[in-house]
Amino acid sequence: MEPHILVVDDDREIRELVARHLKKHGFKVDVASGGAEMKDALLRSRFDLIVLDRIMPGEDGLTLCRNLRATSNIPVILLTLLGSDTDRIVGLEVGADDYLPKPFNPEELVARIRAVLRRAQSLPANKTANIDRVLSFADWKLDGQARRLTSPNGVVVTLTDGEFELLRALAERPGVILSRDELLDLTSGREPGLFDRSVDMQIMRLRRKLSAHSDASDIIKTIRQQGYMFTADVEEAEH
Amino acid sequence: MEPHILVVDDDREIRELVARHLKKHGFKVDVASGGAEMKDALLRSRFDLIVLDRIMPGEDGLTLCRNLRATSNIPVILLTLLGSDTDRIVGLEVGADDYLPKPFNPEELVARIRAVLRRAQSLPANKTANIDRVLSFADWKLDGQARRLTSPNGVVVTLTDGEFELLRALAERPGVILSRDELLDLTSGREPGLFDRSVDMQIMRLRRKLSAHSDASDIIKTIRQQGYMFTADVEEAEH
DNA sequence: GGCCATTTGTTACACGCTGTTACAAAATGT
DNA sequence: ACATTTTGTAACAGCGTGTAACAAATGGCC
Repeated sequence: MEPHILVVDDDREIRELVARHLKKHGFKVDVASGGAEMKDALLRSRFDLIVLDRIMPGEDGLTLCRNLRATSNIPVILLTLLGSDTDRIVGLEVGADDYLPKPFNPEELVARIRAVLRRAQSLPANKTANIDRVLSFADWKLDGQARRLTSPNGVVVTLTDGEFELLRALAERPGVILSRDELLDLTSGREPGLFDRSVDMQIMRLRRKLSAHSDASDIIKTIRQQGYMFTADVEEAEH
Repeated sequence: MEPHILVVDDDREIRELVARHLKKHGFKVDVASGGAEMKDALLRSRFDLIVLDRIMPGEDGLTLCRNLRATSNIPVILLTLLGSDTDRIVGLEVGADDYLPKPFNPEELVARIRAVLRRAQSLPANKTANIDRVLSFADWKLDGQARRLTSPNGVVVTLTDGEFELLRALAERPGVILSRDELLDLTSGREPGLFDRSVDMQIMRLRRKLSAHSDASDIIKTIRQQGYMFTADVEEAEH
């Protein structure tokens, strides 16, 4: 599957230019104009890499990069306006995987993206998602490494792979309304068919298994016309 | 332990300068003047990173880098004399983890080394390093040197070569989903046939032997449409 | 080389997971 | 209340995976 890349830059022209160029080279590209849009995009899709402008009004690229590193290991390439040595050093120290001084050769950006992706592929954790962890909600426990769901009274509920991916996608984003298309992308990466009800189907099967072991079938809420939402509070837990 | 770095450059002055500077920053440093010395050093020590001059008489830095990539995944930083775009691109495409145009600020070299090392730490162990390790998981022990598997209650389980290679490939990458093609490549290096089920077969035989001596048959999980994943926690152990 | 034992890959089939289709139930607008 | 749209649910079909039986490859051993 083609790598999915998020381009974050306040300059609309650069954004579009970079996006077009990357698409031409076979990447799937989304854009964001700043920190807020970036965070939203991260909630709704899984990205393989982020191209981040170092200097932006409001939240700075460096700050965004540092925050990113706290919760995930998505590779980041920084675009820095100045080519000064100190600037580069700060960029790397803040956790960026690479940087590129503006103005840059678009071909080199592609080469660097490829290089970073090649390395990132062998990373232990999930490519884009956060490091595998154990999530707990309403006395349930979902173990990301063992791919196991444990009910409030300690029973291990066997989930199929599809059900597991769906539950994880939801539980990692409590309080966020996710459309069926977004859920499909997050769970399988598949493009939706015209009358695709597969997500509904999996939601139903998941709810059935959840409500069989506790009476909290409304953990996953249906928002009509929009999608589904995970309503329970989620915490990271220990094994 | 301090990172061990190999500096390869034909210019004695640069070599010593860089070596001194890196030592001052707490690295353990060896030097080599060319391809021959580099290969010798690699046989005798384990390095965490190699700083490689792109242009050298005799074997070129690029060639050395490509050869390195064939047998190990030690991180490489290329020093290029020219700052031309094409030169940089070639460097990255050949498998270098980063490059630095000469003349460079020694502080920036240190920053880049730190950045590359930080990433490399989360990588699965170097190909050169995993030869003689003993891995332990769920009270099992897998001796990489003796190629022997010991069950939780001390029984030595005889594995065929294929089973051993497969189990090692998995156990070295806990929590990582490995596709059948990747597993085939890791274990035998063979190209997959069109309807190749050989990995499935080996997985089954491996599971059978594992579950015959403990009831943890789900150590190797199937992820439908994607491959297999080793779910147990793995630690390096002594014999 | 030929013969045996062992390992490894192929084929065939059963089973379970997943998406599709069809229809019922619920929600929404008039 | 009615029509329309959206979601829940059941039944079914397609397909990927587990498993067994068999064939091919490999490696001693004489």
